[in-house]
Amino acid sequence: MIKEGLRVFNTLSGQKEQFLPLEAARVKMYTCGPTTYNFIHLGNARPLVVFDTVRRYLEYLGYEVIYIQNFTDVDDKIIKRAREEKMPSLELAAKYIREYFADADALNVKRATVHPKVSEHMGDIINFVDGLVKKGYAYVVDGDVYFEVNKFKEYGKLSKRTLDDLQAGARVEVDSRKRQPGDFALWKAAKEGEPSWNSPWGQGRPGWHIECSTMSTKYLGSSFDIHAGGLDLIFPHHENEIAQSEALHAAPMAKYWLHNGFITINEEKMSKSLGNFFLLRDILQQYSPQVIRFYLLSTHYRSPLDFDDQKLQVAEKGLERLLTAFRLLEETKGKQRGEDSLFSEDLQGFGEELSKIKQQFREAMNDDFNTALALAALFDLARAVNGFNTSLGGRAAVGSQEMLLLQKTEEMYLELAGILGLELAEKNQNQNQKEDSGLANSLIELLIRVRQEARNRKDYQTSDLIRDDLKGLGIVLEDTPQGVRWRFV
RNA sequence: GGUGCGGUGGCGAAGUGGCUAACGCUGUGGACUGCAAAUCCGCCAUUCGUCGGUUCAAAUCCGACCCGCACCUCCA
Repeated sequence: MIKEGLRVFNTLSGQKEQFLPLEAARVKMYTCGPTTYNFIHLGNARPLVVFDTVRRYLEYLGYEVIYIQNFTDVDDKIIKRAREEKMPSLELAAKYIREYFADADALNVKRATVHPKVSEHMGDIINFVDGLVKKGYAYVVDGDVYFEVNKFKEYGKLSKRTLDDLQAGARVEVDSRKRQPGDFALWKAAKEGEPSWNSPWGQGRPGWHIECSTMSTKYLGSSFDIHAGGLDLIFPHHENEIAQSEALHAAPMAKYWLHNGFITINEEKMSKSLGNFFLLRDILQQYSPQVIRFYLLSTHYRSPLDFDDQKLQVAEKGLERLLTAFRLLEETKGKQRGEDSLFSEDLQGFGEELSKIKQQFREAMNDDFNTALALAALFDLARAVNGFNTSLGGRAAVGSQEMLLLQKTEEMYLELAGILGLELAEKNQNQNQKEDSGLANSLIELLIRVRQEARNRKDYQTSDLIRDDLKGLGIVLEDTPQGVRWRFV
């Protein structure tokens, strides 16, 4: 069973551990989703793509994955923004949830099993807070409810900090109504003009951390397998979630805590507060979603990933190489059937190479989702495929043994790329249907025939003019022994 | 101040005790081509931040130092 080889880095233990879910065949996973007051930026896109890839790999291994990702649609920043735009805050949040899906879908991020929203879980949240109050972990002051950090003895176990450490470096002003500086709000009393809900403590709204504890409990239970999010969520967000959930349930919240590293710009974190962020949709004006996905997966998810235009260009070229290999594979597969032309040792050698590559891919992913290495395996596959194609050479026909192997290669190629969420086939279809105008295609074919005439006359000035000008229009011609190959770029 | 992460070729990036330090981009030599493009076959780090130490053997372990980043406040 390949399932057994998977190892993941757990922030809780600070090391890689063998992955063993609570249930043998099912993985329950929770990822902290966005606060929806703006379009998502590239930094937000990283965990989306990374953890979507984690999910895909788990599914590939045969697990049923229950994947929950929340939307924070009740929040200070949403309220502020809504005020500026003079619209109800929930309406604003709903708008950006729609926009979120537009971006996530473009990146080929699978929809979660459930995308719960804070605004739709007030009753659950209030019950959760109430439970903490009743158990003595929380106290009420003037309509606010605070979690008393001192009561939870394991506080700090995720971020590996003690309360003393935290207090020593405290940069936040201490609210004198709190018993401890580290105490955090579970419920906040309503302020003038803010959306609020009725609760046992008066009108108010939830604190930030409580939503994830509540919703993960609701959809995944007291204990689940994976909790994921950005590195910056370790403290205080996830630390506080642990405190809330484990205080209430007296059970470990999540078995594995996964955190992705940041996107940086000039070595500095890309963030909304620094203002150095790039909206995903602005980048999508220039690069295909596949390129962005490729770029995001080209570095291990826990490492920082620096962003600049050149890196996307490199990603574009790399992806292009994978796509070209796939395209050539398809082309060869479309050839006529004939006699096998390769020696059986060659066929066998290629078959063995395929197995080896698949093995490498799995080992890479098994090692804490090493997508950079997995991509390297795909490049090896591309080279192998191209080599095989070359060895089939200019033959017009392909034998049945060879065809079988090509078929197998194609399946494997699609399967492995699919784990990374890269859709080789779809992109290919787009290329030839981009204009989806029969007229354009006919005109191009016509120009190609004219060019061939010129070439036959050795009028290379004319033929090169046609090729160069078409290139300027985004149409690439390639001369091959079998004739002209063309495509849109 | 506390806590954590990282420094590998021109660039990006794997590798964490032992075969020739993956893979991609760039550059470059060759094959193919009328020329290209694509593809294929080569080449491009005696060296892994610095200095010590452990070991038969270290980029990989240990110590010190230098540098960069992040968290401790909303942030993926």
